[in-house]
Amino acid sequence: MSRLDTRSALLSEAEALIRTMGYAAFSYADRSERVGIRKASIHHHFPTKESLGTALVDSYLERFVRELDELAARPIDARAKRLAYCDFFAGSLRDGRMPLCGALAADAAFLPASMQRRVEKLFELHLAWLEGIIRDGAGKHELKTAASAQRTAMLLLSTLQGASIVAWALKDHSAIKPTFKQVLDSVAP
Amino acid sequence: MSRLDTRSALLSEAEALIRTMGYAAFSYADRSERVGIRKASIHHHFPTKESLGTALVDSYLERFVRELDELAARPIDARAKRLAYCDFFAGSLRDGRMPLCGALAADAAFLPASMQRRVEKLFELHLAWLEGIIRDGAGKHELKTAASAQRTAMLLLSTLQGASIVAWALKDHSAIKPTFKQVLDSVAP
DNA sequence: ACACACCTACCAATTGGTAGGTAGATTGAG
DNA sequence: CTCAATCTACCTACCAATTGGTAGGTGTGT
Repeated sequence: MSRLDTRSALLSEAEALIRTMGYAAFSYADRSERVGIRKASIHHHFPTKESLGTALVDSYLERFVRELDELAARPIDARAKRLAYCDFFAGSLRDGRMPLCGALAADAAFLPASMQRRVEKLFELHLAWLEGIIRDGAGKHELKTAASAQRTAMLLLSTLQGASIVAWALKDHSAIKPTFKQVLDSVAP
Repeated sequence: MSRLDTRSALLSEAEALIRTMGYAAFSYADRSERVGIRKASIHHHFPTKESLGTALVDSYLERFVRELDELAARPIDARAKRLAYCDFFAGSLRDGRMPLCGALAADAAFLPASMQRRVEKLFELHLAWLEGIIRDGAGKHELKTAASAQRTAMLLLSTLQGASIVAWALKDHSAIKPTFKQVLDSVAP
């Protein structure tokens, strides 16, 4: 297999493992088996576990930035944009996966420093995007909030993040969209 | 040391480990060192790791039920009760701990079935309490919600849970209380 | 005498990681 | 074009450390 194929297969298997079983289950043995490669060969692509972890978050970050940019550019109003954003969370749960940031955040203290920084970045990206959408929507009079765009972004992110976790633990993701719609309508209609 | 002393020391150390480092870091070696007992002696009190885990959640559940009952019985209005409830989360973060349910929920798929069930119970307890407070408050005209008490309870729990996780990952817990106040005022004033 | 709390000394399995080798593709000099 | 040199992707066979757990003993209080 070509270098890039194996590399990205390793990354996507690692991501799947982290998002279904948590960072703890993210072990070399599990991955090698799924990718069809010997455990030791993983080191050919990623010298250490940490390097695989950071590469994983980096590639996720890059992908996610692109998706958020595309979403922000779409010719729909602020409410529709936020509902589409909500679908990132609802969709991944539907596929049996935690949102990556949530899966990593819980084990944050356990992660190497290089990964902790990236997890922070991931959250800051979410917050900045939401804040931008809210500010923009308020400018166009598509919505109005009592609190600042910053605070409201924090609230929306928290609710989605929490709804994902509760849904994950209760193995019932039917509540996540109504919950988000409710907070959206109440807080930033 | 008496049986009960050692037992509860083991439980509280285990709880501290889970809530600071996640379930992954919850190992026999760490605990024995902190409690001042040899690793093997832990098995005298808890035959398996799973039995320690379930005992831990059980004791937490029991304690938490009592605290919530006391809080519900206090002669304050629904808003004050919910703010006090919020302090469970804010307070534990201030002490450098995740809420137990959040710490366990992320690794839920990785946990033994007996623990998964208890984590579900923990969330259901939260939801039932909040729902009761909201229903009661609505009956006394202390608050009014657009959505059902059940939905609103889900929303409040999600927001708190998520705010805890975001705060934990960003190592900044200053936002959790304003976030909760904001959602409270908007959704169930 | 006996139960209790705890000990030392093990165990197999698994963790992330290393050393060194091999088969096949790519390259470059004659 | 040829043939050796090098690079590539992967392999087997290890390693020390750590995991949860067991067997059997020791001292102390009742």
